[in-house]
Amino acid sequence: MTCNTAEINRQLRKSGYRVTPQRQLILEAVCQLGEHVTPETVYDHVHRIAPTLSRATVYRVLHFLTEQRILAMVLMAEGRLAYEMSGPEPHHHLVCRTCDSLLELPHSVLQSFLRAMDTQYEFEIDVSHVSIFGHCADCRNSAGA
Amino acid sequence: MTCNTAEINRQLRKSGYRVTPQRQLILEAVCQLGEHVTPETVYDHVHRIAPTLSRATVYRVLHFLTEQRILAMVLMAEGRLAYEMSGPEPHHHLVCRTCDSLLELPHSVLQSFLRAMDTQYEFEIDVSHVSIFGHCADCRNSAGA
DNA sequence: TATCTTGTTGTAAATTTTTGCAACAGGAAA
DNA sequence: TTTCCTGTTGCAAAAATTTACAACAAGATA
Repeated sequence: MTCNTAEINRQLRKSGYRVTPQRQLILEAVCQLGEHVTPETVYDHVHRIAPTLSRATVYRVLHFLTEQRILAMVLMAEGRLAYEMSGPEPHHHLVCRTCDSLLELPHSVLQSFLRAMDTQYEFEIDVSHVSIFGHCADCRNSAGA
Repeated sequence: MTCNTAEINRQLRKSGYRVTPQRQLILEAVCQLGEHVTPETVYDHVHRIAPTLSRATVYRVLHFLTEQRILAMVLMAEGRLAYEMSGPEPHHHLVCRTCDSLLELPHSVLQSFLRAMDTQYEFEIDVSHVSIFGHCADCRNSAGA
């Protein structure tokens, strides 16, 4: 995932928000750490670079960047939260409740469903990320469920 | 939602688990409190009846009853967790990220999508409850998004 | 009913996440 | 470059959630 800092900074300033070193560090961290990074992972990473950067700020910035649609919130098993860059091409996860594994679900698979929700329910699904819970093939077989 | 205690107790004992007063109280609480009850709400309720019942037990029992498919975990806005009885007729929620409101989504609407996931991805979606996040009609209009 | 096995609970501490508030610092404007 | 407004941060405390462990108790068995 590319992390177009210049463009993002412009967007933030335009909306009246500020570009701080903390926000830049945290954004970079999520960008580098990959697909579903937890607040604690982010904290560990940035704290090594900026020891005074606090946990509270990590939580606040992750939340803030999610509101700005720059990050996307990812729901993992058991309701645990993670974050990742909100790319232009959204993708989604099938989350196995048994083994916690994530299966990628292409956006196209959801398209018709999204459209139906929009027209029938006037509900605009937040496609930056959708998580659906269940049980993957491996766990279904081994559990004999 | 009916709370068939006798049947549930039988099921638990059959699986080698125990039926304790704490579990019964917590289950009754969720049953009475309705559709998306938080751990704190449950604690407040049962603590009035059994003051020694601890928060830890509330969390453990909610988690346990969810594993047993007696309760269903409901994901609210911002990743907050709630629980409700896992009825024989599952229903689902469209969760508005802006105003936190819940819109009921009949199970039938999901049917074809579920079947497609099952056959194409060998992934069995946990239909006890599905939460999908987005923005409801009211918020879409007022926000002018 | 008494006994025994082991699943459960309460307590307290650890962890994780949120929040109030005073000090700080972006960045627009002069 | 200096000033000023107000958005942000760090700190510390509060709140929410999880975990280790010893004491307890459900319920099967005799």
